[in-house]
This record gives sequence, C-alpha cells and structure tokens, in this order.
Amino acid sequence: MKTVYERADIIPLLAETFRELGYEGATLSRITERTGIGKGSLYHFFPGGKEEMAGAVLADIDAWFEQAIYRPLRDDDAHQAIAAMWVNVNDYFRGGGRICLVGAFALDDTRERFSEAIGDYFIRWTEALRSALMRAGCAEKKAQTLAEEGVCGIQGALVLSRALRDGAVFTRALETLANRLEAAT
Amino acid sequence: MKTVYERADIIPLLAETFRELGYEGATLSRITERTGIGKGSLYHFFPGGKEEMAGAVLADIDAWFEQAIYRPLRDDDAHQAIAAMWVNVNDYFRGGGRICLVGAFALDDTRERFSEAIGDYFIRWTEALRSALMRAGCAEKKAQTLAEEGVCGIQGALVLSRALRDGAVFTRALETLANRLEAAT
DNA sequence: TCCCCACTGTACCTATCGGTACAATGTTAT
DNA sequence: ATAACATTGTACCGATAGGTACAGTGGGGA
Repeated sequence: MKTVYERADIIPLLAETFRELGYEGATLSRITERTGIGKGSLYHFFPGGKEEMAGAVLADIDAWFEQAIYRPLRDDDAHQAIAAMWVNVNDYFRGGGRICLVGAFALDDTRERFSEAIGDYFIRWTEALRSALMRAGCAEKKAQTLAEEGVCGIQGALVLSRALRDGAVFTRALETLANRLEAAT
Repeated sequence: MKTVYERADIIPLLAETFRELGYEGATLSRITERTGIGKGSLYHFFPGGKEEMAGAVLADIDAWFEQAIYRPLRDDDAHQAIAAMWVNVNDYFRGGGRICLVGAFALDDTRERFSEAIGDYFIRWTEALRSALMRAGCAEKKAQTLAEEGVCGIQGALVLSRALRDGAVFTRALETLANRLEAAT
C-alpha cells in the first residue's frame, strides 16, 4: 500500500501549514509531519523547495480570490457582489479562525521573497472593490477610501480575532464594515 | 576598547530585528549581525535566550503603549486623548514604515509562546479606547464597536501599507478612522 | 502481461540553528 | 593600587535546517 498524491492535493495542505507556522516557522520536517507527505514527494512536485511550495500556495490563493471575489466585484451586479464578498470572506477565513497568508507574509522579511504576489493580491482586491462601489453610485475618491477601509478592516479583524482568540470579533467587524459600505452606496 | 551595553539599550535594537524578521526569522546570528551585540552579551542579559529577548521586547512595547496611549485614554480628557492617539500611533509606526510586533506575533504559531502578552495588549487598547469614547458621549455598545473598529483599522492599515510599500495608505487610513470616531462623539 | 515511469521513503550531505563554557577584559568600590 | 565583579568575544556543542541521491514500488498503456 502506497499513498499517491497529485500536486493539486498537496497545495491546500501546504497552505494550512504555512498559515499556522509562517514561512520561516514551516520547516521541512514540520511540513512532512503535518501533511503526511514525505520529502521525496515534496521535492518531486516542487523542485524549487520551500520557496516554490509557498509560491504555489500564493498562486492558488490568488486564483481562488480572483474567481470568488475579484471577478464578481468587477463584472457582476455591484450590490450583490459586495454582499457576496462578506459571506465568502467570512467563510474563507472560517469566521476568524484562519488567517490571511498574504497579509502574514507581508509583515516580515518574507515579503521580499514574494513581493509581486503580495502587492498584486491587495491591489487587485482594493481595485475590484472600488470598481463595484463606483458602479453602486460612489464617487471615485470616496470609493477608493471605502475600498481601502474595507480591505484594511478585514486584515485588521483577522489580527485582532487571532490575538484575542475570539472569532466573534471577526464576524462582528465584517458586519460593521458591510453596513458602512452599504450605507455609502 | 570594548563597547559596553545595558539591557535597556539592547531592547530597542532587538525590537527592530524581531519586527523585520519575525520571531522564527530572527536567528541568533542575524541578531548579532544587525545589532552588533555578540552572543556573550546577549545571553548575559537574557539567560533565557531568544524567548526571553522577545518577551522583554514585548514588555517594553507594553510599557510604552501604557504610558503614551492607554493611560491618557483612560484618565485624560477624552477628545484630547483620542486626538493624541492618532498622532502618537502614526509617529510610533513611522507612518506605516514600521509594523506592530504584537500583531505580527499573533498571526502565526509564535502566538502560543506569548499568548498572555499578546491578548493583554489588544484588550487593554480596545478597553482604553472604549472608555474614552464613552466619556466623549458614546453609548457603551457603540463605543465597543468603534473601539474595535479603530484598533482593527490600525492593524489592517499596517498590513496593507507594508504589502503595497506605500506609507501613504497608512496615514490616509488613520485620517479616515479619526474622522469616523470624531463624528460619533 | 510486462514494461515504463511517475511517485515515494530513506539515507545522507553541509550549513546553520539555539545554546553553553570560559578566559580575557575593563570598570568600580575600597 | 588592587580585588571583585560585571561584561564581552571566541570556541565549541548536539540537534536540526534545507536539500540531494537514489533505489524501490506499483499503476496504466502497449
């Protein structure tokens, strides 16, 4: 008996490991220990090692946000897309029980390794949200401010709810933000 | 010639190193390299090693926030203290060029090592801010929401401005938050 | 059926990890 | 002046870091 993986199966496991331990904290031995995947398989799928693993995770996250959040914000009905964003974000971050890996990477030196992916993630999020807010009737300047406020608020709520070990803080913050953006459109 | 340090001189240097590299990323050799302080001195002042160093840094941060932010929010004129908070916070975080070490520690496994200090930092900040907001005329429920919103907003703005390498995002977010809390009192 | 090759586990590599030991240095109190 | 002591740099420790080499395994196409 031998368990055989595909690259696509491995990425979510890697993602959780990096989320919990950070880039530097996620050592190869801890990765194999938590995912159950041996070094042999890991280096078979990611010859570039840890850096390629984390890069693949970031690309996977980006793809998910693109289809679930950014694209609807840009293309669909603005009010609906914004409303859906709060639901999907709360779901994705497990009501504050899961952090944003991109935000975490941005905070320390890890940023230098993945500078482009990290910048893109936040630029595209704020721009998509601003686009939706403008279609919903906001002036450009106000839409920009509100979009940044929304994204900041989400990231900050993740920090705070983790620090306090209280997912309710996250859900509550999302509600407050949702009301605020709703009131402005 | 021999350079002689005191514990109090070392802590700020350690703080910057942990801020830039994170707890796991701050290896002993990188610490000595960046601070210019050798292992001998480091272990003389902090026999508990890296963990004691980071603990001392957190205690130092706590003391600074206590006297510069929390105490005024609790004891001084509410409007003045809140206004001073924005100025001091912008200054402390160097207009988004410096991160919040406590928030960064909260995001990964490092939280488990410093759980109490991390929780305290955010609880005391939100409670002090809520106290000031209530003295400024807010109802308790609204004050609680606004206080959480303020602290979340600051943390999120630090993440976003670092991700985008744009300190203006931070300063702008502080202004928006200041206006919002001002309008509610 | 059997062969090929994608996939896996194990053993091993060097560099660096956090930490210790200790002799040398210089400052201070007497 | 000198004894006592706080502070420092250097050499060293076992453990673990990220990464490589490679032989074995087993499922799918011919």
